[in-house]
Amino acid sequence: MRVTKAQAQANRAHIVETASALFRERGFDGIGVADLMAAAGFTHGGFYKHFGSKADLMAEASAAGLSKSLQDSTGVGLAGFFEHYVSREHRDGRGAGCTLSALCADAARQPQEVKATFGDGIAQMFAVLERGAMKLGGADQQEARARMISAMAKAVGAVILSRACPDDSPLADEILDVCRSAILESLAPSVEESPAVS
Amino acid sequence: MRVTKAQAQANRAHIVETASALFRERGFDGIGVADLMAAAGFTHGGFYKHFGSKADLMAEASAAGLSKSLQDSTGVGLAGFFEHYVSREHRDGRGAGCTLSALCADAARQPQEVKATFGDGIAQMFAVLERGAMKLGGADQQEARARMISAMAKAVGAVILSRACPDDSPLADEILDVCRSAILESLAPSVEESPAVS
DNA sequence: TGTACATCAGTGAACGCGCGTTCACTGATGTAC
DNA sequence: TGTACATCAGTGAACGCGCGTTCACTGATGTAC
Repeated sequence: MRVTKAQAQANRAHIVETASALFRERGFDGIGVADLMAAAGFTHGGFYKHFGSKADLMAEASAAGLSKSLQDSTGVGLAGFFEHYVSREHRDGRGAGCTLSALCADAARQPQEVKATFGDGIAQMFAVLERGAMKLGGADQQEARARMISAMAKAVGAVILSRACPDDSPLADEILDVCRSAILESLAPSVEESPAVS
Repeated sequence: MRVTKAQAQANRAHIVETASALFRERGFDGIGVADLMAAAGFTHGGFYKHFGSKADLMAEASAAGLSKSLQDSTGVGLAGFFEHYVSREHRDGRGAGCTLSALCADAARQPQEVKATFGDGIAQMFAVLERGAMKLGGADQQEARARMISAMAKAVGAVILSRACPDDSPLADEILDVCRSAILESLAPSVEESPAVS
């Protein structure tokens, strides 16, 4: 049952992609190698033809997920990005959502290799946001960076706190609404923050 | 080897307390019943004399941890609370730290019973902060609540993101420093936020 | 281009281990008289 | 108060299960001539 080199490569990529989504949905410990391979359409035996261990796949799937999250964040503008990030859809759609909010708490307990991947992902995310903030004008780079780190922390915190609340909890929605408003307001400080014109 | 009723009750409380800290340090799946009981000074067999299942202990230890985090948050003032919350000590001391930042991401994947416990803990935390914010004066209750939800989300997000970075990563410290400054500034808006007096 | 052989992606049974849980047992505590 | 018995917190061996990992095998692909 050997398979074309190209096919094998495609299969491998498909396993990584499937794992990335399933890890986001259920956590690193929430899905096993056998279930993972089954979800990708294979049996578990072939796993070690592609990866040295489950931990290796965890690192690779994290990197792929973080990279994808980065791509999703470009081209929609800062407001659009945060509007979606701090939304019910994102909170309820972990598999399709941001790897940071889904797995960074898990990452904290993983080996340094995985943590390094997350550190890089966070750094790149900040860099992209920083660039977006500079386009809004008015602030120097250091302030833009600080604003974006601050906004991203609030966004991640809001999504994680909201997810910890029971389903259909009003509090879960309140957290998202309050934080989304606060972040969007902070993106247009010159318009919103001034005490008053009159 | 029977034990006094009072002793048994004390032992049970000690197990809950030990579990609370160990769950915070290693996550719900990161520590087993046998290790848990050993850490508390017992053998694993007696576990089910106190608890129906590991899941039951998870719920009880979460409630105890959230309650303790609440107590720690009172009496130090808002600035003191956030200053410690978004600190290196808190980031690096998960066992002694806040249950929310340590376990709320895990809680999201737990049964509704555990999520309900976390929802209540979050609600109570907001209520305590809201009361603290009202004492600062100047804002109506709704705005005070919104400010505190926003600040708490940022604090939790900062700690979790910082923990996901590799040890000794400059980025991990930068996240904490930036978010701590932003939160503390937001606590004294009338002083800091006005464009200028001159 | 054909042919013979080596390679190796994928299969499915099996292994060892750690986990949550159960159970027979112990002996000090609690209780009934 | 003292005595006899029941209770039950704690012990440690054992169970079953799921997990990550290994391995012999298959057969289509890749390669050498």
